[in-house]
Amino acid sequence: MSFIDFSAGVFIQTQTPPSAVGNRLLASLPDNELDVLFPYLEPHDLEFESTLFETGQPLEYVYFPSSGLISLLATVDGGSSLEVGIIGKEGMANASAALGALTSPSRAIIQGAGTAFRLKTDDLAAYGGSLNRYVLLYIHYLMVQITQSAACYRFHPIEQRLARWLLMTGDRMESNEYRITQDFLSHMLGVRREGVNRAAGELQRKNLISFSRRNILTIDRAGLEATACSCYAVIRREEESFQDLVSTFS
Amino acid sequence: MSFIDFSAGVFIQTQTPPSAVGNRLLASLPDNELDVLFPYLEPHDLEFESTLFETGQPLEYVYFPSSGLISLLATVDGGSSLEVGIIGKEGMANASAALGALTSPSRAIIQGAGTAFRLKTDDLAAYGGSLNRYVLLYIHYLMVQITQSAACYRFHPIEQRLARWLLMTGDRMESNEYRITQDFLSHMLGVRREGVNRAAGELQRKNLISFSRRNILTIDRAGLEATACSCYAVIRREEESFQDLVSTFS
DNA sequence: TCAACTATGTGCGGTTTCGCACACTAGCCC
DNA sequence: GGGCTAGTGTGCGAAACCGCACATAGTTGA
Repeated sequence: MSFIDFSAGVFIQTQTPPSAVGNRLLASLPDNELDVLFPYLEPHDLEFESTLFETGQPLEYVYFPSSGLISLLATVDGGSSLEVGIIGKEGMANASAALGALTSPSRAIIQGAGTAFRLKTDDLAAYGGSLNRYVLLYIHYLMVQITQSAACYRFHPIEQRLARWLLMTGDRMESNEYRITQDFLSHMLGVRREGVNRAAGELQRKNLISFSRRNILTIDRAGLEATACSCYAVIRREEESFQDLVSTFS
Repeated sequence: MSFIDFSAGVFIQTQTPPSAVGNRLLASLPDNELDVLFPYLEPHDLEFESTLFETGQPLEYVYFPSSGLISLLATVDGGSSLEVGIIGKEGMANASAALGALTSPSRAIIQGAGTAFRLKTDDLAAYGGSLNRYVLLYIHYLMVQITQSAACYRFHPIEQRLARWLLMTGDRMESNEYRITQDFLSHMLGVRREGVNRAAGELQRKNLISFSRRNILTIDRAGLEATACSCYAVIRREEESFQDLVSTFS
């Protein structure tokens, strides 16, 4: 889907945006505000395993996913990487632009294919409105995610972290099956591929998941929640209060 | 120093705030803005090893340290803790209030005694002005700190993390000697006391520091920088660009 | 269909850190 | 000044994870 197609097919023709914009931040906007913003939103494909932006790169666009999954990665020593945040349709990427920052604090890669609307950071700054309030609330939620991740990586074993990752990904993808290699996953969890293999083997032995080449299937969600560390619940709770605040305002 | 004393002694009498407010965010404000804000600022002692606020606690005040040091801690499983951010006079605590959040994302403790001005979150929200822009920029910088910490705790050994901690603390305290127990430090670095002891012993063996009961002295700052992980440089660089942005606006 | 490549499964020794135990010492208080 | 306590120093086995090596299995394409 390109910007021209979309614009001609939906926006220009009807003069109203599609009633269901997949992204929840955008969908929470009052209709009149969304009308104003809509001409500046540009559809953008999220291609699996591609890089959306790099750490330290100038903030050019912010991205509002309608579907798919974006991972925020911290990298050190030019190699090792670690997922510090997961962004689905409840949020946005490059939110730091709303803080007046000039460069991105982390790397972002597409961890689940989908589509997003993107918006030039200048347009976001110029726009203001209710969106700005949502974006700031979202940044707070993201900080909780990152903070919790820091502690999680320090204190919790791989198996618990994997369980948490599967749950958080499942929540956002609304699916219990993912196509992903263990090698890719190892860069998310900040461990070696072999570590992922052993942890996944352990979860399978407990009949919580089932996995094969490029594929992981969640079998027992409740069991996974019991196995995952408390970080999942903490982040989940914070997300709910974020959603509550957003709906209060809209 | 209490609010009444200070107000009577300095503000009411002279009708101008002291020329040198220690906190750099406040000091960067244009004079006329600081005049407006000043009556709402309340001096507050930062007492060593006391808790400033807890994770999840309602945001009541924001704190602008003039001296001393505040540590932001992530805690899990009701015990293990980990420093994810250090706040000195360059910044503020409970900055999430500026995002519209209702509760604090982390625990804050006083890691170096000093004084701060505090401001009711409602007053901050009502005030706006240039301060708001500084605060948002600071939050971005804090996110970089937390993100980098997450990766650092995952990938770097205790000795490097300790070196980084000594450097970051030294920058903010503007001193090369700290009074702190190894036990206290172990909660900052997310390790056991014994781990701190061994790492410190190693740094001492290399003639970078010298330590004794409740005391650590930095001997060779350049050597420490060489020993510390790259996370120190990353955070340092981000702080500089934060300072640049703030001074651009003021 | 066979080779080449991608991805997974597993063994094993090494390193870091943990967890526990315990000895030692500086400083405080009675 | 003699005990008490907080803080420090150190040894040792266990656990988690790394790093490397290599075998196996699924997938692709000439």
